[in-house]
Amino acid sequence: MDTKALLAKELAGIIGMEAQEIENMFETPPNREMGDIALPCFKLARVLRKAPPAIAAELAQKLSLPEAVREARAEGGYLNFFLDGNKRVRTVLEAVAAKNEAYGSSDKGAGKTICIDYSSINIAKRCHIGHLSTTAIGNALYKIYSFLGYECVGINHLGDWGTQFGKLICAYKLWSNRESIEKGGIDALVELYVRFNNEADEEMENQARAWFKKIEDDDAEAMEIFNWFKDITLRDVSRIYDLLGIKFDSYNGESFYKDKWQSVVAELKEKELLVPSEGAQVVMLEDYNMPPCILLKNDGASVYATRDIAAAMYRKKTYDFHKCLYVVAYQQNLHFRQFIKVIELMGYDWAKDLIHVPFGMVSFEGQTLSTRKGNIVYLDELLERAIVKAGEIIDQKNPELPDKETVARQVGVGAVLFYDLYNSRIKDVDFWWDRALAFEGETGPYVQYTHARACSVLAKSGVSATDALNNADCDYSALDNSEAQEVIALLEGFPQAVDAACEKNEPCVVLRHTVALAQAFNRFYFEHRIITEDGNATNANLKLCAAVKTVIKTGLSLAGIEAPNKM
RNA sequence: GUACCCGUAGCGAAGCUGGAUAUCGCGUCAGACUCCGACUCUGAAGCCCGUGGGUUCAAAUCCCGCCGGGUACACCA
Repeated sequence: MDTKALLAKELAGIIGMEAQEIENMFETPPNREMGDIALPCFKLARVLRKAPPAIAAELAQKLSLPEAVREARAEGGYLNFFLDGNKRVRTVLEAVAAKNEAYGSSDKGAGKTICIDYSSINIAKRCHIGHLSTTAIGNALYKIYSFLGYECVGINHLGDWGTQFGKLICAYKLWSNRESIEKGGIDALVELYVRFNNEADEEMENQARAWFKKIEDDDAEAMEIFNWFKDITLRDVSRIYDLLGIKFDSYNGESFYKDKWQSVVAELKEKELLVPSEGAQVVMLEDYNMPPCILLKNDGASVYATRDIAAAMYRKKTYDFHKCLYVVAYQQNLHFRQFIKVIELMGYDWAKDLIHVPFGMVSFEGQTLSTRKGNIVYLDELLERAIVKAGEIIDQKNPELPDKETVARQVGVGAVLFYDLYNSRIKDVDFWWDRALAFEGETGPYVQYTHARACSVLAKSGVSATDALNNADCDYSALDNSEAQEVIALLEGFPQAVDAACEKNEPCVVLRHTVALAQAFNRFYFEHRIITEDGNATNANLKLCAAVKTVIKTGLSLAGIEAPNKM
């Protein structure tokens, strides 16, 4: 039983309430001088029919304190507890040592599968900064859920369906050839599509429709070209995924469901949910304060809601997910509410496990993203510039660093991922180069630097992080100072931060906790010598240092950011 | 028009399942490297938490109105 639970049990006995109820009332005081744990007594006033300050004072007197609690002090309506620093230090550091890089992980997700639909790129289009959030957030959630014991399935739900692919093949047949596409790659495809839209006449539009029909009908030639275009796109984007260290478990996109949505439509008809309206087939949702969900166009073709329902059913059947997350921008809020409601109306209770994880829009220096106006930054360009900048700083500050290219990549990519993940998902982001490439303050490189510095101290001492963590000869009184205690409190809170990030589907919770840990460690570092004359005090300091290094590395890794030992 | 989201120091944000003097970074100003990595650290100035009501012992946080910004709303995805 941990300290809070012990305290709660003790208090519950005196007050005459459930221990769990008391435990839920505990808070952390706004600052350390006020204590480590606080019990606000205001709610108790009604039950005990006394003024809160009197209750706090009385409890402080009657309470017999658990071993790990040094003092209980009544302050106003609060009862504040001060933990025994040495015992707390020992408990926390031993907890980190016991799990090492798995500290903060758990098995709460054991046996449960989470599908995560993210990144979901479009075929024959280049990735730009508008695709960064879905990719970064989805990847971070994948890592966080995995860390908590869930089985994750990363799904890149490719945008590979629609008449534009008929247009693309038509344009290719008219104006291009295999060689120049192989050579020009994705840019050549984009160019063809733009040209088609500028120049196409009635005849060409008809041809395009015919080509799309051939894709629908699995025509050999059409499928060969279509799949080839897909390969080119995936080959191009794989450079970005490689840089980010991202892999997917499935690339089943929209076209995968071209022969699977028909049964959904049949089922909707059978359940009398589908009704004709203005030529289309829709499910009416006015009872739920939503416009109708269109499932078949007036020409009988499917729309994306149809395919999304088919995909959800396929995923449920294939993976039997505990939850299925969709990391998609908030513009699609209504769409998700609609098709999830339709699945619910079909009678599937697992509709509640389909969770839209929305995020905000990206603009570029105050302007809407627009290829035409040039208000666009491509993802590969962004990553490249970040890596180049990191390389320049290394050349300037640490020219002797071994394996500079790798470190430049880790730092550059880390800066970009951090920039995207540090704030709440839902906020719109206005992209500015100098912000995305900032390396000081609350940034990825700052946290990475702190990690490298901790590594450096350990290297200097000649002890590995693991040995430092497991060293039993520690004089913990060396850590009896406010800077070290602050670090300890943050190490202690790390598992809860990971858990909260998972519950809220908010990677920024872990990242912010990790930044706070780095800041606290830097303050400790400046106020106190780590390596001193006193061997056992040094061992305690090094143990703290190793714990910080380990937890920072974990925190960054959950955001998909690497932590080099030197930079 | 309807629905949803956002509005916290000059700028970018955290805090939003209500609790003690509202926190962090950038920028500004003043400091700290013979010493374990200055991509660092210390200090100062700067917020009536968009606004008006309400609920409560207690509101940045919950409810209602208004203002400002954004997104979506039938056969694109």
